[in-house]
Amino acid sequence: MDVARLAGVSPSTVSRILNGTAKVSDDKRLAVLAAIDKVSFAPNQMAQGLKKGRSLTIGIVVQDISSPFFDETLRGIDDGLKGTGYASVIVSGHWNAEEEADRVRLLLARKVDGIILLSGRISDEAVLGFSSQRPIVSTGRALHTRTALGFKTDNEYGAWLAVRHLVELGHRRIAFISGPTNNHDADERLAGYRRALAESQIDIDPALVVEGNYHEASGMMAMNRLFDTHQQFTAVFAANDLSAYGARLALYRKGIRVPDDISLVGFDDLPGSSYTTPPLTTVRQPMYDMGRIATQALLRLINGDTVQGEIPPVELVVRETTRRVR
Amino acid sequence: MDVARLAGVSPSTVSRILNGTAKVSDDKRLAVLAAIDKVSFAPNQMAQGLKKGRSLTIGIVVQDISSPFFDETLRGIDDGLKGTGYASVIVSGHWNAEEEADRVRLLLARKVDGIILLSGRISDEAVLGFSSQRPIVSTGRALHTRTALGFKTDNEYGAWLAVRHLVELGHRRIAFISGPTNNHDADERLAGYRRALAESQIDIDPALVVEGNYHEASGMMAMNRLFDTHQQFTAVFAANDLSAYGARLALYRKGIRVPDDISLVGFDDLPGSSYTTPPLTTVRQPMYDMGRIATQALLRLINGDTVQGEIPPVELVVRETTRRVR
DNA sequence: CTGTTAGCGCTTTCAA
DNA sequence: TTGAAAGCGCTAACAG
Repeated sequence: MDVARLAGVSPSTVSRILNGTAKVSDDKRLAVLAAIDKVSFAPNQMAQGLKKGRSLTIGIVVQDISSPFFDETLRGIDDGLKGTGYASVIVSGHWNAEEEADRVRLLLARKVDGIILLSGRISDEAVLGFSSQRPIVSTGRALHTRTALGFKTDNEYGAWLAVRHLVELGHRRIAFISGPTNNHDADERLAGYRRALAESQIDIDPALVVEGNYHEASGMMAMNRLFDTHQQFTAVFAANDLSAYGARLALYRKGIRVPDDISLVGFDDLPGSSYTTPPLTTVRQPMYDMGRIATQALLRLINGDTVQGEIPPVELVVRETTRRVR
Repeated sequence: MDVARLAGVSPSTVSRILNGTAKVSDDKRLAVLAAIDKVSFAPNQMAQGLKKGRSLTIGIVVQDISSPFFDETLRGIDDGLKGTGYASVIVSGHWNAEEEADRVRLLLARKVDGIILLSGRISDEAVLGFSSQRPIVSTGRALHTRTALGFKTDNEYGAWLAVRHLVELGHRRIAFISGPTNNHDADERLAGYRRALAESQIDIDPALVVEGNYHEASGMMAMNRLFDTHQQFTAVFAANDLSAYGARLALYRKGIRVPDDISLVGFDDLPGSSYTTPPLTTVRQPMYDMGRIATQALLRLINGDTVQGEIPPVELVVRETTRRVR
């Protein structure tokens, strides 16, 4: 080590000072510190990692690097990592199980100390399998082993909240723009929609539920399909905010006022949803908190500590796209 | 190496097969491949990195992990990295030069092979300094050395485009919601606004330019300040889309129609801007392309190849928030 | 074509 | 309190 020579000590001594591993006499400490400063030395993390068996890096798997849906969660993770010395490498599974599994293997090869999986598409079994190599915490699943932990938001309840809100405002013809089929969350939101209607003795009209894929364009098209088939309705519940944005635009194009003519509610409460025109009534998922909590949990798993998976519940945020039916 | 024993060969042979470094007899190759498969072996990247002196990792410095402003660029980077074997560590400077410099040092200690700096706050000198350790490409600066490259979007021209568009629609009282003071890009956009007005012989009314900070809330407040001071205007140009969103909401609250009563134009063309109500006229920055191009350039710098820093120009995207003044 | 050897930069016994 | 030596997992030079 360069610094060691410069300070006239052995590499071990430098290491001891860097890590506070053992007592070192003050004169040597000073000399070493001076040398470190002089060369502006920073230990090679790869070498450290190789030796210590930990990389001080965690892996994060998202599905789309450029989606507002993941932004808040990433911020939560970032904050959760603050001051821990950990950094994160972020990879994307692109909503595809195969690719996602590949990414996880890639992270494992990079010797990340743990993995956070956001909206993963791989099976629980796959997660459990990977978790034998490194601890994993994942959103959207119910898991709880010594090395794998899941956090689940209650989609069914959230959807129920949204629809009940509309029902309470007097709406009875409520359209639903769903998420993609074969998506677990989407199924649950549909179930919540159904239950809320059933509880209010409102018949479910299949013609009123139209499929989307969580993107803006699909919300717009879904809305247009509703119009094209001449459906009657006074409110629409979109399975997520993005498709609500699309629906909103379709409404605007038709000259239909929100909320005066039609009420609209979304799901997620993306950062942008307080600044739509008008601000969107939606179901809030605590994404930031999830990121933070997941991170803290992962760090505990990495240390072999016990954890528990509790996150704040979803809640209805009433803004300005819903009103009493007249 | 475990695999080596299992296949009855030396570690070097395994390495050679993994890296294609030399000819290996077919029988041994098969045996090794089988062994690799059996143990599902993946080389330890930290060890590889330590040995080879490259980590196959690049560092990305953004200013805010959860801003739509960086999302598209990150996607461009992600795509640019696709198939290269590189992964990226993303850190945030939080719009703060000190913190940003710290992050860069952290990345350097992690032995990233290169760094992409987005909207950095540190000085060009600092960038140049760091670039002696690892190549750096940065947005928002004009740099061109063997290890540092800058890409600059023409903010002045973009702003000029926006304002000229409004002028051509007959607007003469055009308010400007600026970016934060002491921000280079923001200054340039202000300059473009001024030049466009000056070229059209329109006097610049200082009361019509009000300061924002690029966030939605500031756009809203700026708008309100304009109203509170009873300014007369028929159009407003916001220095970025986010503040345009805020301005839009302020307008909505006052019951002022866009674009019928007031025209609005933004800057950036965030993904969400095609789905605002109505869709926002704005100046498009080619963020995705910048990410992609920056990545390709960085990879070349890492290889010691020569590069050139060319990105597509900004362009006006006319959507539905502007109309001819009546 | 293949094995042996050395070493990347660090930490951690083990002695002294 | 400190240094010498070994080794983390891999690759590259050197023999053979």
